[in-house]
Formats: sequence, C-alpha cells, structure tokens
Amino acid sequence: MKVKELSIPIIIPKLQTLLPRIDATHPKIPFMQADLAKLLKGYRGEKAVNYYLDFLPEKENFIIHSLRLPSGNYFFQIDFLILTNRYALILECKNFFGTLYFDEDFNQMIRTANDKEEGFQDPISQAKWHQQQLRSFLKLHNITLPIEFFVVISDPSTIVKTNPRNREAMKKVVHGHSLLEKISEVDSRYQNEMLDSKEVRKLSKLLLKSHTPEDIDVLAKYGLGVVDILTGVRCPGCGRIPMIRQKRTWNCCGCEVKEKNAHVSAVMEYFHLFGASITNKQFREFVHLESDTIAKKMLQAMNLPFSGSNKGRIYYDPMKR
DNA sequence: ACTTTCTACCCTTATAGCTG
DNA sequence: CAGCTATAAGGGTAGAAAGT
Repeated sequence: MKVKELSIPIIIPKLQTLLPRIDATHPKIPFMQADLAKLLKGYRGEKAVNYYLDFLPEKENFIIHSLRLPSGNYFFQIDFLILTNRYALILECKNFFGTLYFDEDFNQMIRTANDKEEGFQDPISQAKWHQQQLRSFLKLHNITLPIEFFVVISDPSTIVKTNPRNREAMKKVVHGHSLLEKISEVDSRYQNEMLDSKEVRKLSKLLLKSHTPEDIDVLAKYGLGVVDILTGVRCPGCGRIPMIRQKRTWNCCGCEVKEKNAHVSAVMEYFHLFGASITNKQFREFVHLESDTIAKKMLQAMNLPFSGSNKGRIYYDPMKR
C-alpha cells in the first residue's frame, strides 16, 4: 500500500518557474539548468523504482516515498521506506550512469564515464547513516523493528563493480530490475512478527506526521534577489512574459493567445518564488495590474485561504494549508 | 435580445506600519 | 506609546463586454 505516493520534488517546479523569469544572460542560469537536469534525472530514477514497488503485495507493505524526518536539529531524507510488521527497508535511489566502483577501503564510490573518473560519497555509507538515524527515531518512540537497506541503481545500463572482498556492496547494491527479488530475500529472512497490524499502521501514521517537507527558497539558493525576477503573467501558449490585460483577458504580444485566467498560474508561480503568501499589492506588482479593486476581485475569485481583514489581508498557497 | 460577468468607480471601515 | 496615514477590504452601483 502506498501510504505516501511518489510525487515530484517541489524544487523541480520551483526551478521551472524561476528559469524563464530571469534574464537569459544571467551567469547563474547554467548552474540552475544543470541542477534541474540532475533533479529530473533523479526523479525519473525514483519513478522507475516506484514501478517495481507496485508489484509488492498490497496488504503487507506500507510504502512511503520521500520521507524527511527530524534528527536532532537536522533532518534526514529517505527515498523510499517500506514498512512491514517484521522489518523496515530503506531504499536509497541512485541514478548514476557509466561504471560504478564501490571502494570499501575509503568509503567512496568512483564513477567512470566518458573517459572521466569522478569520486562520490559512498551511497552505502549514506544509506547506513539513514539506517542509524531511523533507528534512533524508532527508539525515541519505543519501537523495535529491524532496519534493512538497499542502494538501488535505477539505470539498467549502469555497470556496478567492486572488489570481490567487498561482500557488503555485492549484497546491498541492486539494480531496479532485481529489486523485487532482493526484497523477497529480505522478506524470507525476517520471520518474527515485531508489530501487529495495528501497530504498523500506527507507525506509518507517526512517520507521516513527523515528515517535514523541505521548503526551499530558490532565490536564496542561487543568490538571487527580487530585482532579478522578471515579473508579469506568463503566456500559457508561448511562455512569453508579460501578458497584457485588456478587454478582460490576458493577451500575449508574441503569439495571439488570449487567456482569461492566466493570472491564476502567475499566483502559483509567485508562491514558488517568494513563499506561500501574497498580498493585494504584491499581486498587482507581480502581474502588472493597476487597479486594486480588480486585483481584489481576482484574488477573491481564486478562493485562496486567507488571514486578516481589510489592510491586513494575506492570501495563502492552498497547497500549503 | 436577454442575462451574466467584469470593470471602474464610489464611500466606509479596519488596521499595519510609520512618525514623533 | 498615541496619533496619523496609507492601504485594502466590504459593499454598493452603473455601464460595458461577453456569453447564450
């Protein structure tokens, strides 16, 4: 059972919102594009892994995607957590291409691709770290449950190599297509029921409640300020910014697209860029609208959650409430 | 042709955020 | 800290535009 479904990491739509709204010559653009490409690749990998998880028996497995839990003053994020009444299984998804070499002597992973060698933090020790943190989380809530983990390589063409002495890597690093087989191996190894079905459900609820989604300020991340952002409504047809409002519709100066409600997505974009709230004035500035009354009517028509009255009115992102 | 929706006004009220 | 000011909402109206 999917307790928390696969969903796109919020940073992806945020970057997709940000990129078209900064000057094409901005020096940060290549970094953002590279980050976006990496994130999309990662998400595709998780999708691929998610596909296999659909084949697990519905009733016995509670699957949680992208779980971010507190650990002291910090957080740790697990790509997939599979919860059963006998054990918990962490899946650490990796989307590397090329040839991967797991070096247990230095806790390092070396990737060779396009005649280039690159070192990365060893995903096994990363997964172990998550295992340890989850262990203390469970301990904190007086729950005893063994925790297993796999490092899942989603790209089937990625070659995994290791020293034959490195039995751990051979056991723990798996390709997506052999994941189910590996899971059933683990499953048969754990026979003792640690929790009854009610307790498993309770634990999954506890985990979901403790899940704290990361709220990334994309502007801060790339050292951008309000001045770097191109404001205005974006044309849903050609992407051109800004659209001009005349005769009760938003008109694009590039293509001939007319869209009455183009400001709605602009508000969502505003939330992505500047945080989850907007005022009448911020809205007017962002969509290039003079009239506060029209702005008021538009914002009211969107039925956004709000706080305050009169001058103190603040509208909120419905996704965050 | 008739109805609905939207814009551009109006005035009043509440209050956030200054200013001294 | 009180008093002031600018701002945004509430609520209304007329007329234009759009929808049927």
